[in-house]
Amino acid sequence: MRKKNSTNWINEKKITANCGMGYTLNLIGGRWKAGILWAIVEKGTLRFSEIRDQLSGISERMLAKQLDELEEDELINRIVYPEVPPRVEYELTKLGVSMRPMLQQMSEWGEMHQKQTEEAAQ
Amino acid sequence: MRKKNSTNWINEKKITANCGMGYTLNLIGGRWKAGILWAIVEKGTLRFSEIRDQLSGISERMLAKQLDELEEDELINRIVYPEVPPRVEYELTKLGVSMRPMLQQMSEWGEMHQKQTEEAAQ
DNA sequence: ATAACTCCTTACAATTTTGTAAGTTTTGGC
DNA sequence: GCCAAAACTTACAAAATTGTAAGGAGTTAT
Repeated sequence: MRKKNSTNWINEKKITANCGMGYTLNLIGGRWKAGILWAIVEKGTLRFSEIRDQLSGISERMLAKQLDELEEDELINRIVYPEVPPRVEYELTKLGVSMRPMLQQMSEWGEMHQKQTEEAAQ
Repeated sequence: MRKKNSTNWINEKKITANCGMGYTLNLIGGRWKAGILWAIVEKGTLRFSEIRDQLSGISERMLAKQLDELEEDELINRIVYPEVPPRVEYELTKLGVSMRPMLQQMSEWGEMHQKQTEEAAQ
């Protein structure tokens, strides 16, 4: 998957290591993670299929991957109910919860700027 | 460059359009932008070469590209001094400045979590 | 016996991002 | 004339991310 000797990888490490923002972006960057996190923040707990249906456009492969990474980074917990058919729920960890104000500010800034840009475009 | 009919592109648009956070991440995401912005925030104004030297690892091609995009998104201003050899300075726009608290929070959260993770790893 | 359900996996392909190396431009100093 | 300086461009290549399509496991409903 990832080549640990590519400049690409080295640069990522460097940035993640000495810049708080780089670190943050590494965790929540990419196309889907912010949305997933945001959905879970709002509802408290969500099943795989619920997230999939909420983020229109995401494929199951992508969702599974993103969830894996978020779990790996300890931002969410994965709770498996041994039922058939299976049920799996995702919730924020303590660390995930601690992101909430930051996520909110990012979301709000985005909405504000978005609105301004739309107005300016008219 | 970008295929406007790829699912990839459509998904990006979708997310950017209906989620403030997606919008925000679209502007400051990626490997370099946050660092560039942060450097400019700290110093007020920076030359191309100063940014290049500050972000160890970035190539000139990457820096030029990122600066282009940041300018396009109206987060920074590009000021050209018609001298030889040329001098170009970059500063935040009003919009760029408005990101400051958000960037700060992202940076702080990152530093905090980073520290915690390091401690936990020992 | 077959289908259905949920939450994934796998193999593969397309797209996008990132990086490398080498120019280019303009003018002034040697 | 030749080189240097700063800020890019260009052509190319590597790597990473994202997407498509299909399958699988294990039980219960039909």
